[in-house]
Amino acid sequence: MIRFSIAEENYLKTIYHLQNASGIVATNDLAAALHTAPASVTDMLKKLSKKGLVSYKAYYGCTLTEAGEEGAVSIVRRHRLWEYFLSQKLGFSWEEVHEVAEELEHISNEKLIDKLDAFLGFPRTDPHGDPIPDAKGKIIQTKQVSLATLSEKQVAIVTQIGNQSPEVLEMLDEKNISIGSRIQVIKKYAFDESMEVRTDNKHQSYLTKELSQNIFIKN
Amino acid sequence: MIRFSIAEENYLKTIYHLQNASGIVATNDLAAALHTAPASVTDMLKKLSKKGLVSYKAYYGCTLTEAGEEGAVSIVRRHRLWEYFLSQKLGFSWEEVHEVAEELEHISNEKLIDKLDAFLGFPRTDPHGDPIPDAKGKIIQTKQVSLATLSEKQVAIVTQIGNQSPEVLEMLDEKNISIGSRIQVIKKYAFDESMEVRTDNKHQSYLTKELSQNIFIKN
DNA sequence: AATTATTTTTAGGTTTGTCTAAATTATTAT
DNA sequence: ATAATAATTTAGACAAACCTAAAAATAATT
Repeated sequence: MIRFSIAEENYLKTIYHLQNASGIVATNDLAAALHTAPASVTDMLKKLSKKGLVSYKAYYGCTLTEAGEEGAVSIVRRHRLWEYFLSQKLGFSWEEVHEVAEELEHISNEKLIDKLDAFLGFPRTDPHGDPIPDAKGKIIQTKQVSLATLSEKQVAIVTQIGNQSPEVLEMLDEKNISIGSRIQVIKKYAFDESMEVRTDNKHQSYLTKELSQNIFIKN
Repeated sequence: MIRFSIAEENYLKTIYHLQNASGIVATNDLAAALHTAPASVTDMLKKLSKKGLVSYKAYYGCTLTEAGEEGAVSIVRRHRLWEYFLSQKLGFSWEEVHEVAEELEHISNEKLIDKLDAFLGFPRTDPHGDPIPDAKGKIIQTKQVSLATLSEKQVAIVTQIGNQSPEVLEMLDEKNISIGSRIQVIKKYAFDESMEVRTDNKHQSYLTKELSQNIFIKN
């Protein structure tokens, strides 16, 4: 196992996410995501490129190499396992777990992570429903069906949240919706595709199309 | 709460331990403990001194100020809580916990540590028997009586290990001695103050004076 | 196609924490 | 008390990771 600096890990992880969302990663986008100056990103990309972790062409953008992706996946694994731990064992709310896991994810002791995995019972998803890569780096991503696709009367279980911004998480908390929640569509409005839904405890809420599209489900 | 860099935390923690062992801390001793050049230590001491964390006089040595000690205790608290977690929850052996805890201790999120403390049931000592400071920084140190002071037939419970070098821990493992072990002195040799002891499971071992002086007990 | 605007890179600088080599101060031994 | 030795500090440098401002390349607009 190669060891990375914290800065390198943050680059790898962020490139990984941006790349999964939209292919080749632009310097400016990376800079924005990392809250650093674009010039700093260029510096680091050259360095990561020399180490064989990203393939980088000036003025074009970058993508992860095999080695880079392997590193990134291992960081994602750590992050999501710690999120699960914080949520299930320490009782953190799902808005809080991300920030703390951002720190914990940089502890790279492999034995620690594998033992943590076992202690948690080899969970397959984190508190937001995102899949946790296994020790070999394999990720089982279930196909995403959004709540917005359901029609009236249909029932489903929430499995994942798309946009995990604090704003979205706060709203879902308010509406009593979390991973594992059972949701039934009560009424769907053709005009703006908004909907009225009922959760487990007879709690009823109104969801805009934007929100329901961010809630992924299984039947 | 003031936030420290990892380097600063390592200095504070190390000064704390050296100071507790032998008063004023010499630059060279600190350098040896931190595996850095003495010149680097001088630089850092000036910096910590300017921040009001250590009181430092050139060519003389340093000690922690109140603020410095407060910081150090909080790091020790984190370290020992993680050691307890690693040992009790993840099943690490007591030789292994220290190294991993060295990394985890630098995550300074206070809520994390307090929730971890609660999750673990507010343990009072780590796996080596060292006291865990509480959330307010209070440390309850029980007075240390070593196994070497016992005479034949006497029985005691192991509460703490003095020198926690891997060599000592390995020997204790071999002899089936850990925190909480019940030990009876079978024979004590006046010549070199070595002794024959029996542990819980009728396991019998021979301890040199050096070793028995490192094993602290309560009756 | 030429100009303007945007994105990205280069150039030069800063901070943190480290280093080595040389100079200085303190301690020990003669 | 003085010389030799050991401990410590100063001076000057270096790498990592960041920054700003200016230059260069690419993309968008007229």
